[in-house]
Amino acid sequence: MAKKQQNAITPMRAEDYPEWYQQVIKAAELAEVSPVRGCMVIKPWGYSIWENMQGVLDGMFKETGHVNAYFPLFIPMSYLEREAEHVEGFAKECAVVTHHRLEPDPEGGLKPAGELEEPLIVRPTSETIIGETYSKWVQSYRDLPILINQWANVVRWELRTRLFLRTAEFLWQEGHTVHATEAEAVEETEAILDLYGRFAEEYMAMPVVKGEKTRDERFPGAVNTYSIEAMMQDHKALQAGTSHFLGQNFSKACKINFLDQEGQEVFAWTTSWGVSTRLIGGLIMTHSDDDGLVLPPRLAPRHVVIIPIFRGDDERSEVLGYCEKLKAEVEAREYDDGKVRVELDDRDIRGGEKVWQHIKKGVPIRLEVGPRDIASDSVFMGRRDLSPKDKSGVSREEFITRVPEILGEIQKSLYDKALKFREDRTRTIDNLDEFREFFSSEAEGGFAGGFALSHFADDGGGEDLLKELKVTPRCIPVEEAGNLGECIFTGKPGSRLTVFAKAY
RNA sequence: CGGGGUGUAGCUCAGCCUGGUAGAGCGCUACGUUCGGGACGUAGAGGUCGGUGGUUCGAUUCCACUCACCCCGACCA
Repeated sequence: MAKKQQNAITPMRAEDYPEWYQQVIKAAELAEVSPVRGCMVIKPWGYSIWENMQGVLDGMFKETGHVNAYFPLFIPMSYLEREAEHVEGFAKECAVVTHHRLEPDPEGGLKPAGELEEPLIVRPTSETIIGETYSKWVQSYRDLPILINQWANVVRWELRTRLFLRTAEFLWQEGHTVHATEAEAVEETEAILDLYGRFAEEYMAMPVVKGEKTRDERFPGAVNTYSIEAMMQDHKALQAGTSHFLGQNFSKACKINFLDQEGQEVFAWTTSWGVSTRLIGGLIMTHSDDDGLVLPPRLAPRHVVIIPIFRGDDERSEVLGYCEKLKAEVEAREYDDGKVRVELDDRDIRGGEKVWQHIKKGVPIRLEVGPRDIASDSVFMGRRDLSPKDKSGVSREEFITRVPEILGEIQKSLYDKALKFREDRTRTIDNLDEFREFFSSEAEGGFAGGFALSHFADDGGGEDLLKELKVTPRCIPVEEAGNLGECIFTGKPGSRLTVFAKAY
């Protein structure tokens, strides 16, 4: 018998973080690389997580007055050209469709034929095609606001890709709203930022810093971009969602104008905002450990897995019968405005192997149920937020009563742990020596840095040092809006407190 | 788009230097023994060695070309 593995994932985080990340995805069966360069296959377990995210976000959008619609995958190239900064931002990574037909070629294969008069691009984002549509819909101030979201796939031809974090095609939602006044559009932008923050913290159990992007980090064509930034376990920042105030840039480019109450022809104010399957990458790197994925209960496809333990046919029918009944009893309980999601894993494989599979997939609660438990009318419970060794017997009745509470505890413990992790690695830094030191010296696990809070003028300065350290300004936290001081790079007074970090 | 590398079983790879048409581990199938921390044994299935062309009696092996993918840079939700 080979020696026992200490943990499920090789390598461990501290040994090789990027490789650990890949292995967690593989072990949890979340996704795999596809034959198409830069694209991924999202497997059922990974897709279920996305579906749960969609369900919650979709509900939140609708509660705030938004509705869903769908716009085309293809955008005429000329549309993209309308907004200069927008073109510049996306031109380098667009997939272009130039033909609409295939013909046999001399070698027995196929070749494109039927060249299009105007090339179509596969949407990298939909501001222009939606703006074009909105220009027809908006005639009067009475047509506003328009509050529309779409769930879609987009393509950005990335050269370096990583599952969930950056792929050539990804799934997301993009909200596009039109407002009569600037104030209303700004309010929308901020409300969505807030919504994303609540989703990240309350559902993903992933603490985020909500803030405004610096000049160079803004969305191409936006007047102002806001983002939520989360700290991953390698101390790097992940931009997990963005909300853009587009001013009148796109309404002018797409001619979204209307007659206001004074009968004046004016341009509308627009916003756009999105989160993508990248959130799954954030989820993985926030909670997972050296035994694989750890899922917050509110987004877990399964809350409880029951693993029957038996040998022989006699025990089999007895144990399975007990488990079926247990499953029904647990499913009758409510958690988070829904049923507790229970799986009875009666597959014909060994118990130990089975238990580890569920650990690697991040199921919050595992119940091992064998003859010994049945005799005492109890279950043997393991929680994913605790060590795999840390299992304990609980009476069946007590477990059934407490399931929702336990799930709530796990949700909270994951958030608290992640928040403490971030706070322990966030420092307010006022001088350059300390700034350099913070991002150069290796802390525990071989990871340098974290979040540095420094005043920053955001009008030039510090480029060389930032490049050397591979650090970027992540955002200007909304909560620190009034915190002004001298720019760490230029000494300019009245500079805003800004989060700096290495970023994904 | 620059620099480096790799293509052999479902996966990870050995074999190639010193040509004689294929191997290991994992996985998969069957049976048996097992079974509350990731099992073991036995028997099997599975490959036109990335593609094309050349050298040769003979190419996975040598040569040329080509395609694909990976890694490091520049760029990025």
